[in-house]
Amino acid sequence: MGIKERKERHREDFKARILQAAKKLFVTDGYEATSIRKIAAEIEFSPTTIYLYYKDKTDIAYALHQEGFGLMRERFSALAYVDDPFERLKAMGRGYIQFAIDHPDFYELMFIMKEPMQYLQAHHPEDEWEEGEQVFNTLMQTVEGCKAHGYFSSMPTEEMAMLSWSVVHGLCSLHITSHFKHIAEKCSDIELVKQDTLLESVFGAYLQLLERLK
Amino acid sequence: MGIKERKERHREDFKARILQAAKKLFVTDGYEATSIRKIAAEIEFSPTTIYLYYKDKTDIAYALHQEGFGLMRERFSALAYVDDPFERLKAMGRGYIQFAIDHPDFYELMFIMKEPMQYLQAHHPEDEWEEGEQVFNTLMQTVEGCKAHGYFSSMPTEEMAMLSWSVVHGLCSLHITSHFKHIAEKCSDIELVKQDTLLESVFGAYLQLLERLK
DNA sequence: TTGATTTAATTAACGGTGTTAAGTAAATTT
DNA sequence: AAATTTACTTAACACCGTTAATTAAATCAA
Repeated sequence: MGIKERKERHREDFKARILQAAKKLFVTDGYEATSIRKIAAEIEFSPTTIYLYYKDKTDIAYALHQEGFGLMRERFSALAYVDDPFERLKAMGRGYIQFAIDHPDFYELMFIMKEPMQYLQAHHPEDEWEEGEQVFNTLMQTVEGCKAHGYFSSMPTEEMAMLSWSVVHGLCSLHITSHFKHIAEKCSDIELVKQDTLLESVFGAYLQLLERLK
Repeated sequence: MGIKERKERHREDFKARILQAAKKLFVTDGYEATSIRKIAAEIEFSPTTIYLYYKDKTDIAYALHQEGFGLMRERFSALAYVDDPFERLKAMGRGYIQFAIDHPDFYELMFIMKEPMQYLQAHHPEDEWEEGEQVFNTLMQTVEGCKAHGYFSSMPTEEMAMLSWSVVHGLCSLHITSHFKHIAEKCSDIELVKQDTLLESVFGAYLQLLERLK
């Protein structure tokens, strides 16, 4: 009964084709402008065909969100070879920030928009958010390693992990939503150059805090 | 020539009525569900009338965003009487977090969504983001005060202000977008109770860091 | 192999959205 | 009293996500 398998394979191929088209539109025009109709036109099928493969638009949003985590994992995989945990924490932060700068639309989908999480909640309530947990667990381990090396000892691991995540996410999201841009213009009258290295330098300040109370 | 003034006053009244209707819908149904047509129905006028008073929907978004900053200022005004700058910094952070919890939809409009900033950029490129700068300046002054009292001295004021903002914003936005919810469930297996006090406790960890290197 | 049935894709349609152009009635000015 | 400006409406454009009904193709059973 290899026919069922062939169909299943074809189905997966088709889902991938739809996702590829969605990704293309999404990267160039953003999520809002990526309509079901446009995706359908891209793969030269009728709009309703999409619904035979994806439940609704949030389903596609979640698939793209996963795609984004794939990209992120690619970058983070290199960090496994950084032995010193505090160096690894630094590198993770910088990598996270650089990812947000390089792929702002993916970052938005992964950490700012509600749709993907809503999809998870609505259609797979018992399932975990695998992508997020994977990254967060890596962070937790690194924090644990830092503590073993005498950094911020006596601080709860989980809280330090969440704090570190919040720092970089706060920076990245305020950057992407262009909130920083509108206050940086007026306030940092002295160092206008900083604009593009602003995220790095504020994250640097956080690292200094951590370093000082070793 | 009091007639011109009367008209101007009427116009302002009308704008306020539209905004009130928009606010009502926005608070109950959220931004996406607040359509121009529904706002029009609420005030019993034709949809196109709205456009005689607001340029487009992002204009209304920005007006609501300002409305939100009004609410925030209300809360923050009490903090002016906290003399000790580090206590004030603590209180500001807690107030900010509590605001995000109490008014998640407003918080979203003020700090997460792109629309209001886009409106500012598109229609008033030379104007400043007054609301944001006001709050940020208060923060800068408080940070300056902390430094004068020996806290995180030798750290640049601007960077410390941005870091502090990033910490609380990171926490609040990951909370509102329900990203925390999906990792907290599995990871904090020990302390499930924390869920609602999670933001407070992570912010507490940040404060501890600051306190330790006084 | 032929007829029945499942599968895959389509067309048509529903009920919305933001926004603009054209038209109308009332208020104001000349 | 006529001309003009103002305030507002109706009609329409070009979209959107999604569902129901329908047709064409592939598969299965006899």
